[in-house]
This record gives sequence, structure tokens and C-alpha cells, in this order.
Amino acid sequence: MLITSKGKNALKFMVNLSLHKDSGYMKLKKIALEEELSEKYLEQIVSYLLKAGKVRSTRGNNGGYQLIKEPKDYTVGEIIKCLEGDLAPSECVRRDGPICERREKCFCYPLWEKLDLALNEVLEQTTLQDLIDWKINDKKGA
Amino acid sequence: MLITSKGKNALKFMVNLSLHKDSGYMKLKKIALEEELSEKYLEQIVSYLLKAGKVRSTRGNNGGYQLIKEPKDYTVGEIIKCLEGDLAPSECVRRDGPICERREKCFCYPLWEKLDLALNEVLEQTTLQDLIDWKINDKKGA
DNA sequence: TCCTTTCCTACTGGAAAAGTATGATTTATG
DNA sequence: CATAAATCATACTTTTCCAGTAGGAAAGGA
Repeated sequence: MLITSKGKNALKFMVNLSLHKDSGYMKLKKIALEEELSEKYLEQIVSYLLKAGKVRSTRGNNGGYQLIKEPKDYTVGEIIKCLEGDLAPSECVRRDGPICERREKCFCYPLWEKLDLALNEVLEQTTLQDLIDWKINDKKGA
Repeated sequence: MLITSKGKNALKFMVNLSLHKDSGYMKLKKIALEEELSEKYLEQIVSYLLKAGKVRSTRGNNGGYQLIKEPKDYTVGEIIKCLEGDLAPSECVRRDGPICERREKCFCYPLWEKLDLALNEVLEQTTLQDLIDWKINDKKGA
């Protein structure tokens, strides 16, 4: 599987922040409840988003998390990347991994490149705002 | 990672058979050597291709494996599927898996669908013959 | 009968995923 | 100032899957 629960949880968290972007700091506990995620596990995941500068936080009694940019300015790729590292369909095309020495003679390598391109095109072009808009249009259609 | 060594080995094996499609039955041992794969491990992998009817075989002294169709009539998707099962970027869009009960309210589900579509488009449209042709054109270009 | 090859099944070591558990630190509030 | 509620940090566990090894049975040609 390409995208694990870490990436999914991170994305759900970010979407939830997007939905409440004008409500000040949001508590992780509340989001975990709404999205039906383990609170402690989500804490761990969010720490990566924090380190990567994707969200800002305050501690203490009335603490919580908040987006830094507008939802339309986050791509889903940049979010998932914080958790999953460089996203690639095959080890062979990881930008952060070692270069395969059989690459030149390998008949499959061009395929991995094509898959990688197709994937990352979707990931780079889709924003958090898109995820929200798609849902709204879904409801209209139904 | 979406595609593991099983799928890759299977694909390399099938490409190798394609390259020698007019040479009768090919020995697994020789292919393992050429592709630098573990012989015993490859045996295991090929057994799936055999069960799925993707290749035919004979045993004994002059045994080996052979394609059943022309290289242009195998999609890479159908090969990889034999080893990896239904290929999906996220658990949520596996055709063979259980349906997620949060699907309706999930903001991410449409994204998984889009990724799935993009992936499978490449996988269904690419044939073994394409892999070979791409390599030939590569050499021309260089 | 031997040798080579495919075929079958069990086992193993290691890595990564998916969380749990524990507690420290910060901060608004009574 | 004490307390409660939140974030932050780390260590541990449990499970699952990947990748490969091992040993031999069955088949077929010489």
C-alpha cells in the first residue's frame, strides 16, 4: 500500500483544520473524536506537521492547532510527504533513496517513472480546498 | 511502497520471456541469472503466474517456461496483480477489501479514487511490448 | 537409472506499521 | 498559587508483512 494510516490521519487532521479555519485554535482531542482516530497516535502524527511548519500551535489550557496558510495553498502531496517521506510507487524511483545500478538496463524502470509521474501529478495538483469542494459538489449531485 | 519485489520480479520474468518468445521454453535458472534474482524466490513467484494461467511450463530435463499470448496482449497490470493482489494506493479503494463505513462522510475518499484511477490507467494501458519498445527508443535517442 | 528441471510447502529473520503507555512542559483560570 | 487541560517528547509493544531460505517430491529426457 502506498499511503498508510499515518498519511491518512495527517490529511484528515488538516482537512478538519481547514473546515474550522476561522474558529481560532482547534483542540486535537476534539478532532480525534470527530474523525474517529486514536488521540495519542494523532498527537504523534501531528508533531511531524508541526516540525515541518505546516501548522502552528499553542499549549496550555486553551491550546490547540491552526493552519498557517489558506486551505487552497496546501497540496495534499506536501502534507502526506511529511509523514510518508518521498512518495513513490516503487523503491526504484525514490528521490531520497539510493540509485539502482541496474537502472540503465532495466526494462521496468520507465514504467515506474510513468507511474510516479501520474501519481505525483494528482498529489501536487490537489489542494485541501479541493477535497472540501469535491464533497460539497457531491452533496449537490445527490 | 505500492509495488514490492514480488511484482517487480514477476514483471522482469515476463519481460525476459517476451524477449525470447521465439526460443521455445526458457529455463528459470537462466532468467534468474540474467535478471540477477534469487532462483528459489523466483520459483515461488512464478508459481503464481502459472496458476493464473499467464505462462505455460514443462518439467524435466528440457523444461522451462513460455508465454501463452503475444507480449502486446499482456498488460503490466494483469501481471503485477497476480502477485500483489488488487493494486490500490490506499486500503480504502481496494476492490477485494472491505468497504469503509466512513466512506460517505470521508473527505479523502475522492482523492483515493482519483489516485487509483491515475495508477490503473497506466497499468492497464501499458503492455509488455511497450516496455520493450521504450527501451529500444531509449537506445536510439542516446 | 540418473540428471535436470519444475513444483510444493514449511520455516525464518528482519523491518515496518500501528498503536500504547508514561510522563514532562506549558498556560489559562479559579 | 494550585489545578486542570492542553501540547510535547520518548520508549515500548504488538502485529503484520516482506523477502528469502530450505528441503524435498514429481516429471521428463537421455
